[in-house]
Amino acid sequence: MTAPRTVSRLTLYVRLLNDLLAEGAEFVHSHELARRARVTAAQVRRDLMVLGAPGSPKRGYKCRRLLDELSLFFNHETSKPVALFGVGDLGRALLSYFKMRHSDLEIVAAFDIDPLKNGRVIHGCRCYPLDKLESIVQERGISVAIIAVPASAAQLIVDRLMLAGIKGIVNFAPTPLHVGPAVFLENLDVAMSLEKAAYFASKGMPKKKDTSL
Amino acid sequence: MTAPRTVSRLTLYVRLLNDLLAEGAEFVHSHELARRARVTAAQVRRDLMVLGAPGSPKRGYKCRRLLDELSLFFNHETSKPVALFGVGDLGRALLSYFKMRHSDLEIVAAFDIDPLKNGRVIHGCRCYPLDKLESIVQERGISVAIIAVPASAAQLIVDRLMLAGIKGIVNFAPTPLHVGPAVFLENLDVAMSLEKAAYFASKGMPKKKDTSL
DNA sequence: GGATGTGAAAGTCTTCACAGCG
DNA sequence: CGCTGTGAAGACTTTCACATCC
Repeated sequence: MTAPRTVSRLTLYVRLLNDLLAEGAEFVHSHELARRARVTAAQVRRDLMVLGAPGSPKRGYKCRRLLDELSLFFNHETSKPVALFGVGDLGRALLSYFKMRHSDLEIVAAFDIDPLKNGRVIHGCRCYPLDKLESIVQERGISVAIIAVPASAAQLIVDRLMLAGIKGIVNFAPTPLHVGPAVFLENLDVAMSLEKAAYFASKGMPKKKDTSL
Repeated sequence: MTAPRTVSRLTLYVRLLNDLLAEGAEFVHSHELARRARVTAAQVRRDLMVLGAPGSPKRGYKCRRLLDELSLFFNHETSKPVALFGVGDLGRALLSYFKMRHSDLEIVAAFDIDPLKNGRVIHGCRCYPLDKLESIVQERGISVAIIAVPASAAQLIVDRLMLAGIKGIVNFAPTPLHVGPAVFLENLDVAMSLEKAAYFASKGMPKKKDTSL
């Protein structure tokens, strides 16, 4: 099983490698990738080990080949439908962001409690009332959801999502969610991050300069 | 130096303890706090060690006392001005979110390249053009900034912020930022989190059910 | 010579387990 | 007894360092 941190960085390498290709680079050394990703070269080489893609001491890694291996690793090609819950400012920001990105991930349905949003199409994505949750998750084969509703509404939605068989959740609500053991949960708590930044801004840095990623 | 993960959880305990007080609880056991935070009781006790607040085997920890120690730890009381860069959907979401929250952190200035936003007040926060960056950061004594601009604009702003003496940055732009060694950087990369969730949703979970936080 | 690939070491973070107290 | 406080162990993660190859 590949380590979570490594998986995160691999998604970053995908972006950087696409940049490199666009710049016309055919090969890249671990040092160059490391410079762009703001990590060490050793880290890059360790991460790339899971791909099994060869690199030559002379030329480095072939960008195209790495991207192919990464496509396999992430099972790109098959697009993954995502559901969004909460179409406030944050929800709209996410819709427009993923609209732009060409990616295997696509937000195919948005849900909001506000009846005024029912049926509207925002950034190309249709809004549904919450009672359509189960039917749409099932029909569209959705296994990943984004929670962008107020904290008070989050757990109820998550409970329904779990019954509907969801497998991964990205949570923006500032509240700890309870999920079953087979569900992957990623919390993006803005208040927590800001407080942390403020704390280390006033006290000194935590040893090494790294964070999150 | 307190560990980053511990600092994150301590901010969470602040919220949970306020909930508990609001519910009329005077004392709380590590197990109850752990249940609400979705961590283990041992983790809670280990985290609380940095506060030096006593807990009694009989009653647990006194909520009021813990909050007082946490206030000291985070240097609450003194409010910390924060600058926001980028007033798109995401920026507006952040403004309305921090407007609501009663917190020591307050977004006191927003910056956007769009001249139409110049001078407007959004969710109680005034928008400025980017060329006011240095003067306002200095005048308001801002040491923490939020980057919510497109990836292409992020590094330039960060470079100027570092010259202006910024100490902490929360970055939403999907690009690795280069910061000096004395600057704390927290990356909240939505695309990365979603890709990670999708990956672990299709393969199985990474050993333990935890993530982020 | 300089880069890759990788055991082994060094950190960092979480959990265990148990002494000690109320 | 069950809970707190904490050394020690265990689990991740990153870095070191070096054999190996072009």
